[in-house]
Amino acid sequence: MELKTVSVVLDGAVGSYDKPYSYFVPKELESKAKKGSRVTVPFGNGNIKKQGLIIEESKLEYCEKIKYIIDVNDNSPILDEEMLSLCLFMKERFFCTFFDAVNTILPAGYKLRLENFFAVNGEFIGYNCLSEKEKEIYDFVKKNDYVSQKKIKSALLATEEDLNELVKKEALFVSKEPIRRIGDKTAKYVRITEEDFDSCKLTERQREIAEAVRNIGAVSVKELVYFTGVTMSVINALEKKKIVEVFDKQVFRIPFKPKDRADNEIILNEEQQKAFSDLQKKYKSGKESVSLIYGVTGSGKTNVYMKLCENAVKDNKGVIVMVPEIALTPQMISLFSSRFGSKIAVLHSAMSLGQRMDEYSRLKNGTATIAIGTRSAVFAPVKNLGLIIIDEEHEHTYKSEQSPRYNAKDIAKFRANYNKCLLVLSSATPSLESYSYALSGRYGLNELNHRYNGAKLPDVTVVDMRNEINAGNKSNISRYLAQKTEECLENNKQAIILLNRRGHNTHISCPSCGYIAVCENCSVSLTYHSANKRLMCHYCGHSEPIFDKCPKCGNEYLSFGGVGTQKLEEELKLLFPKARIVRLDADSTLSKDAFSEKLTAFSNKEYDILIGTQMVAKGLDFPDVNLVGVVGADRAFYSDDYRGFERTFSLLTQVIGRAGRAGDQAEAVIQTLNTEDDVITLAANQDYKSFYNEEMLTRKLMIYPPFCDICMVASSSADKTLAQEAANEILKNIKSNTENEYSDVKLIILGPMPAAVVKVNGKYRYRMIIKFKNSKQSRELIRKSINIKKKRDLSVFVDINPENIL
DNA sequence: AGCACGCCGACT
DNA sequence: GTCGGCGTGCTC
Repeated sequence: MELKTVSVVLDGAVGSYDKPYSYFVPKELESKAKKGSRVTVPFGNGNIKKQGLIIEESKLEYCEKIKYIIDVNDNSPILDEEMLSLCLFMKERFFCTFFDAVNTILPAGYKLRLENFFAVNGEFIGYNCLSEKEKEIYDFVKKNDYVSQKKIKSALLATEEDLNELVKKEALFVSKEPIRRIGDKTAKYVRITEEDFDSCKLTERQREIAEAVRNIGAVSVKELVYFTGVTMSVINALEKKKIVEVFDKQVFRIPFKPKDRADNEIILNEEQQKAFSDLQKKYKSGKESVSLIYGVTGSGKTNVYMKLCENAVKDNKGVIVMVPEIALTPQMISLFSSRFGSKIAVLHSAMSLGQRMDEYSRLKNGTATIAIGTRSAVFAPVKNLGLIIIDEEHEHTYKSEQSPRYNAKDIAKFRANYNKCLLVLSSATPSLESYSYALSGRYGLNELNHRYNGAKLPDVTVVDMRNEINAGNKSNISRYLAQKTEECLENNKQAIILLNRRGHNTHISCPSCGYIAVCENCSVSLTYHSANKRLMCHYCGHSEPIFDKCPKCGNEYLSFGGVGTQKLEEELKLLFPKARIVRLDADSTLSKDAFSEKLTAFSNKEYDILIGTQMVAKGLDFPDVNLVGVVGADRAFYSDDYRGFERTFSLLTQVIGRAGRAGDQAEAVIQTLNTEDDVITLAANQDYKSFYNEEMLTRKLMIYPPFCDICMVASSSADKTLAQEAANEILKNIKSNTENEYSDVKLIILGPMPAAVVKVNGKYRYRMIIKFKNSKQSRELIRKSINIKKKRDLSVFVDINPENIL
């Protein structure tokens, strides 16, 4: 007899078990068991319940070996044909499991987790032999009938072992149920309720936290914990004493006032019009194409693709617009919502779960047709996809640094190909890879060489900081920059100062004994933060209070070297006491919306000077900014990576481009110890092409992308030798594989060697850099080679073209 | 991941 | 002899 059969891939299946398994479908589930729906199935000898996804429907003759599915968890398929093939693509490309891909595509609110539920065994007779604790649990379950593990744990402080013991004694039955994962992104915030706590009896830690909360205002619990190094227990204690309260905060409010509709036509200048016509032709062709818009900062690239969008909307086509940072979404949203109103849906990780699910379903049912968002927006379930736009395509944020280590550009290319549509990449400093593809004709290319509305690029002055030191200026702000800032303030204009290091001082040492403050979990030095008077590790988040004398020799004078944004802010405040200064870096933006609040305030001219790390350089459009200062321009920021030149050039070019966008002649001041470095001259002239030619020569000579692909194989373990041995074994495998089965795969292998920061969070990391041509065959070789014997506390991962080489 | 099977040493 | 530690192999 033939039965309905489904092929199911399983959640949590690793290695060679990440493949389809056949299951029969019971009669009553036949109509629900559709391709693309999630199911609960029994698996393995113990028939453990697992979550799976149906990828194929068929019919098979009955046989013993095949089990039946237990339930179908979705009323209608959650993934369509396109997304199912995308999952396969991701699995093959990014060395992840099929379900990793599924979970990446789905918005968090759709994710299901199997959780243990308990019920009492009515026939259980050994009640009197149970311990007090066990009796308590048993009674609780009996009273509540059918209750989740989570509930038992929180109500009774029961451990997993207690419950397992009871199941073993057959006092309880256990069963797994799929539940929606909730609350993982709802941010818990804490705020002060009793301002006047100075007389209260508090522990030292409690007082410290209470003061911090009083100073900062409302702060997310997660960030507070991160920032001060306390545990939840301190916050809980304060809540009990009614000094603070914990509340759920709406994580991200979209400034979604459906602005006055801009019905006016988008006026394009000649260059823009030319680019638009070319792209429009490609869009109309009904073929897959990728096209790059290279346009200098302030050339109005946005206008070009806004116009493209407008036409796509007229054709009833769907659009995805991607921006590199959450901070940039409000700007893009207000631009798009003024034109397309409620047709847009916003997707990014700082939104609440509910909001994201709403936006997701609005796209899925076709109410919204334009998806705007960060990296994950590339998976937006846009109907009838006709156009994908990646703004600031060179940004590293399009690459995921967690498994699956995908690059949104690759996903976008897949979708453009699947939907036979146009993908537009846009940047003032395109990645070398994109620009070289454009020159070779693999991508289309359109250039905008002039600023929009006749605005001029800023005049750039390079200041040699060695002269400042010789002249006795000990501050980090040169006399020239100080003078220009003064002028800028007098003219009621705004200034942006970039310093790509956060904290106060990045290097704390003892001049007497040579002691250096380093993290206890990581092999990096700690940064001093004046905001909380703590030493912090920027790798693992560890923090400790600053000591007043050397912990090693007791010397009272410590040396504070390496300036960060906090120190610079203090210096600026001293220099310009009247100026309103706002700092923007990962520390000042404790909550996500502080970020956009600060930017909005700056753009409303509530501040005069914006100082911050690289995040001040990105795609923001402030018409009144007339001065840009760069403190410590140095390509050594990125010295341990072959992209040092590219990144520094791009950062400097972008930040200089923030000035003078409204037409006034603006000014940029670059302070450096390295005036000879051409990266500064090139960026000062916004000379992308010379930069490109120069860097391509080096890349070709040294064999780096785009002349090859890079595959990083990393192993990590708390046991140093384990990580090292794993790396060596993988190297051995690769070598033997290239000698035998894969003799036509050409590889250049560097390493294995310790990562630049060998220890992070107590784990030692080793890496191997493989230069190769990324192809199906070479990936297969890597996949086979990393398949080493699994050991506990050893993790191995592969990252193709990683953005951060360890 | 988690369960069974099977081989070896330790203990009643 | 039997119990249990853990290395190995398999999961429709």
